[in-house]
Formats: sequence, C-alpha cells, structure tokens
Amino acid sequence: MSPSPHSWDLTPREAIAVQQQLRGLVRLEPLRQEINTIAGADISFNKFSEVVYAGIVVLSLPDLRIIESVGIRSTSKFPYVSGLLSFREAPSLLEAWEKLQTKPDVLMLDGQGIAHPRRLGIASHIGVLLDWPTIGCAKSILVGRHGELAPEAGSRSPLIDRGEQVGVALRTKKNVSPVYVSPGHLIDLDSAVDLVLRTVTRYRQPEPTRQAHLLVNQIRVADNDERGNET
DNA sequence: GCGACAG
DNA sequence: ATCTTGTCGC
Repeated sequence: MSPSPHSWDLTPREAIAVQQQLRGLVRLEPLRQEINTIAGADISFNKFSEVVYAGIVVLSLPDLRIIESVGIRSTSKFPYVSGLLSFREAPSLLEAWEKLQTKPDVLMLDGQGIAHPRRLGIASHIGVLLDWPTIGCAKSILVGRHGELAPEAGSRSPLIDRGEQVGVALRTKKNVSPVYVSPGHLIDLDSAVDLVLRTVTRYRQPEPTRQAHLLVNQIRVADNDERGNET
C-alpha cells in the first residue's frame, strides 16, 4: 500500500521529519515477478535556475531497447541539500512518471536507496510513494565505507554504515571507479546488483540512468536555444 | 569543535 | 548538478 502523498513545500527540518515518518514503510524483499522492463530516471537544470528537466526512459530486458521516453519541464524551489535530494528532484520525476504509458517493472534512480543517513534516499522515497520496486545507483557515496575492489568488472565490496550493510560498491567496468548500488523499495540488494549488471553495456553507468541522463540534457539544451537569445 | 556531504 | 577541450592511459 502506498502512503497518502505528503507536501513538498517544506523546510529542511520538516523534510527530515517526513523522512523519519516514511522510513518505516520501506520494504526490502525479493522481487515477485520476472523483470521484463526497467526504467531510469534523472533530472537536469541550468546553473542558478529553478527550471528543472525531468525524464524517465523505459528499456526492455534483456535487449535494452528503448520502449518509451518521457521528458518534462518543471520548476523546483527546494535547494540541493545533502540528504534531502528527493525534495528537490522527486516532484518533477513523479510528474514524468504519471505521463508514462508503460509503467516499468522496476525504476532505477540516479542516487541512493537505503544508503542514506535516515535510510530513505531518493530511490526509497519514490519507491514508497509509488509503492513500486526501485533501485538506487549512485556515482558517489553519501554514507558508508567499503573495502578495496578488484580491478575486474563485476567486483564488489559491501557498503557499510553504522555497522549495517546498506549497499555495495560495484565495479561495472574494468578499471573504472565503482557505482554505489542500494535497494530502494520492494527489492533486495542481490536483485538490485543483478539488475544493474544486466543493464551495463560499454559504459560505467547502467543504461537506464545513462539514457535518462542523456534525455534530460538533450531536452534542456533544446529548450535553451529555443528560448534564450542566440537568434 | 572537526570532518563529511547523493545530485 | 553545471561550467568546458583536449588529452593521457588501458
């Protein structure tokens, strides 16, 4: 069951209170169905601007063909605050989600799942609100530490925070810095790692979030030289 | 008080 | 995240 939507017009202090309230709703469990589609979500924006471009790209598995793409333009008043990323990015991402014709079996976010100070990174937060399976695949660490990784693709090391494993540092390609995978909601860590590896091609980032990143930057640039001067 | 700090 | 080109290394 999904909780009743909460306000997004909050102060950082109120946002933390919301996280404390929602953390208890996160469900880490094995996926129930086979995964045939997976989507990636991301946002982009111009420096110093409140306009944000959010996008979601749905891919098929195991072929990784793009089934659908949704990109929207919105605004975000909430500033970037470490630990409160979802309050800046989730609203616009949820708008894009509503416009999707084909809901994916799993949604991958560019950020943390439970590898968060209050165990409610953007992937877990959105997962709980949508009551949908989500995975967090971040490019850097928010909390936790891990041991050294072997240089080969596929090597991993547990990401530990305050004595508990919250995710894994995963080397997706040989000799590249690792990505940090943590379950968001309605999935377990092993399945999350498996899906990330199944969606990696020739880049460090898995295709879902990589394609979403390309999409939002594309619409941002297009929107820029369609309005701004330059003509 | 000091250091850390997703995007 | 965004601002930016070429360049060193596997």
